[in-house]
Amino acid sequence: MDRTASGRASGRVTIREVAEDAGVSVAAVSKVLRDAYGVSDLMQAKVRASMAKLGYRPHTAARGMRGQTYTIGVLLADVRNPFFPQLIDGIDDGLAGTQYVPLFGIGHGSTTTEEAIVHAMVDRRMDGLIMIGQRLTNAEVEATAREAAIAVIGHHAPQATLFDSANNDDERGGALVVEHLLSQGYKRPAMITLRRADLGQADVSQRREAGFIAAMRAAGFEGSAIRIAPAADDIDNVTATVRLLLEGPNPPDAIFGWADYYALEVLSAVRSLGLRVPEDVGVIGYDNSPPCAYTQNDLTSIDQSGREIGRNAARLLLERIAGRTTAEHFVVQPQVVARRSTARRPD
Amino acid sequence: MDRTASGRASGRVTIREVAEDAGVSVAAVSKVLRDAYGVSDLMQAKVRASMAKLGYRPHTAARGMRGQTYTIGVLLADVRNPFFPQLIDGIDDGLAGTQYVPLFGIGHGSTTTEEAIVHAMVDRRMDGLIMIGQRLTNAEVEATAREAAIAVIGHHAPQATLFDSANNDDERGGALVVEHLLSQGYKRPAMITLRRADLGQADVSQRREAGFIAAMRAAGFEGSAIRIAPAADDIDNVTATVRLLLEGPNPPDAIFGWADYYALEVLSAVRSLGLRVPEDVGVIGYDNSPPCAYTQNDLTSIDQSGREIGRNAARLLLERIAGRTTAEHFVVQPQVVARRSTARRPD
DNA sequence: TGTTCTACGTGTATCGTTCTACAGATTTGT
DNA sequence: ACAAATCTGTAGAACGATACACGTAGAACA
Repeated sequence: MDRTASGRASGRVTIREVAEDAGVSVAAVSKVLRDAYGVSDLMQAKVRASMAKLGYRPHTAARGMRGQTYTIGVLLADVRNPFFPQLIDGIDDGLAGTQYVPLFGIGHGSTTTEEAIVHAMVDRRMDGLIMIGQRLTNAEVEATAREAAIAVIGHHAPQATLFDSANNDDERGGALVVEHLLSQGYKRPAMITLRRADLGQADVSQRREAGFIAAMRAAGFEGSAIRIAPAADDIDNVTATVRLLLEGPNPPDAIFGWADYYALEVLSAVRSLGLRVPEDVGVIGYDNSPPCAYTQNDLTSIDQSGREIGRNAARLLLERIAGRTTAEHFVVQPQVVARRSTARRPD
Repeated sequence: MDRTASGRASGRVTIREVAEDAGVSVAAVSKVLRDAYGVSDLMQAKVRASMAKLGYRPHTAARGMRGQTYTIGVLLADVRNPFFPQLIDGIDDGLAGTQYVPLFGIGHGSTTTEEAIVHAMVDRRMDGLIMIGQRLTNAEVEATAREAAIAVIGHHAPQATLFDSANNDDERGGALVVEHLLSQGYKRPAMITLRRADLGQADVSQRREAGFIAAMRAAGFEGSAIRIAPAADDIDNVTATVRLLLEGPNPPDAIFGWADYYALEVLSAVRSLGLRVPEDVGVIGYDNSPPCAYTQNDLTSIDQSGREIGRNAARLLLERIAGRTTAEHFVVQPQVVARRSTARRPD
């Protein structure tokens, strides 16, 4: 629209114009921008004044050509999981006060889509990636880690060296579930878990299963008395699985949905069968996401301090971008948040 | 790590190397990349083969220096609203088969954050922006529209010429609510609406209010019999507002939560007061988002075909990027989806 | 006084694309 | 058969930052 002072035809103010206005070199302005070494207070002030006056904002694509883009890519495995917002809040906390901006890609639970998003982020020269609940294997994550700094959330890789991770202790969480259910007087707990591409030990749901199984064993359960039912990642399948469990022989008297968004569907399925929660069947989730607190759900859950996890993932990523090359793996301890859905003994 | 054929030290394949490998000029490869004019089938094939062979992926930052970035920025006003995923699915539909990648920014309900995100997207040379439920004024959106193509969702601006929009007819939807409640035998409907920065006619909640009021008038209600209670955008405030309504004089026998995520909180609040839904109080939401279908919610809602809206927003944006300069405003008609939460007469 | 540091600034090649201008080859029209 | 038009492909200058390699001035030291 309008021409700039230097006569170019462009709506945008460039570093050159700032330099002209401040009466310094382009390189000097660049230094101020990056708080690089070798800038006097006087120059700092002059340049900042010119930037403010002209309304200068650096052109990120141009920065990306040689330096950083100050962009963090966040891969969100899916956008319907009510737990993720807490993590995002934490990431925002961790990035607050820095120049870094988080931009999100949404995976919709598909590995192909996740790969495409990761590529898109790398192609856009993002300085670092945070992956939340992704379905990529360790090898795939490591391949990407060679192109950008990476921190993963909801993926256990304690031995990984090329990237960092932030998690809660899912194995402990799975055990907490059993302990809580038994302490409430439930006799036959079952777990509904996620069936997805085999991620092995890295998989959050498998860690929870492991903890569940170990605690059941410790309590004296054995063999087929330890029931773990896999359900695909969609609501109809969860409902069908619950029905199968409850209408089959020797039905469970409590069901652990591996994550809240599963447990909320379990709740729905149980009630649609005309059974009462918590009297006939106890239901417990994992994540302690906001819907748990609604009166109509009143769902007992395991809190994993999502905000704390998000904050630490961001911190670790920034450290790695700053140059750390050794890996760090943050783990927080989960806690039971008891609500009515498992209150068999009136409280 | 490894050196490329042309001897540079970089892990990335560049357009230059593709050109060398295919035995054509750099410009030719660029043309293939953009399906630009003047490329023979033979060359097309040669170049594509080399790209595949070398695993070439264009460097988006570099593209952004002169041309497009093939990136669509999506501003998500908040990530907790269970309706938005439908819109996102629609956007994905609309972008499928194109080179465009959607990247999301999350506003957390703050105008300042939204502005920062929009700036970040423009600075990153994104080709177009889709804004979902944003709180920016028409003037602010128009200012941005001079720097990038824009389509808004959940923001009514039928007279805007600088940007496109996709919406459902919220005024009609507000009227549908009243018609449905009265037809179910409710006598004193009230609405809980969102109180936020004054966006005037553009605001979705205000359009729904307008429809609600008009339909109430048409049904013979007047003055203080038309109750609209504003609540701030957080759960405690919604609960307090519901309590005020139901424990005050002349309590309503049905409550319309302006959006599902409010209505779910209304449901929670009503039940926490020991009242039965739908017998004592009917509850109705807006959006027909997935949680409505859970047995424990069984929430009547107004469906606004979110996927369709998202798809059209993407379509309009792509058209605008391709050069259209006149505005288009897509509107779809809403529909009642009746569930138990308003089933006063047994069905 | 001369030498060596250190702090501060500058000049400019460079990143990987796109795009304009144009040249050569081929086809079309008469 | 010759000019005009069309089609393919090329060369090389941008785009707006960063970062390297320097230059310079003043301070510190002997």
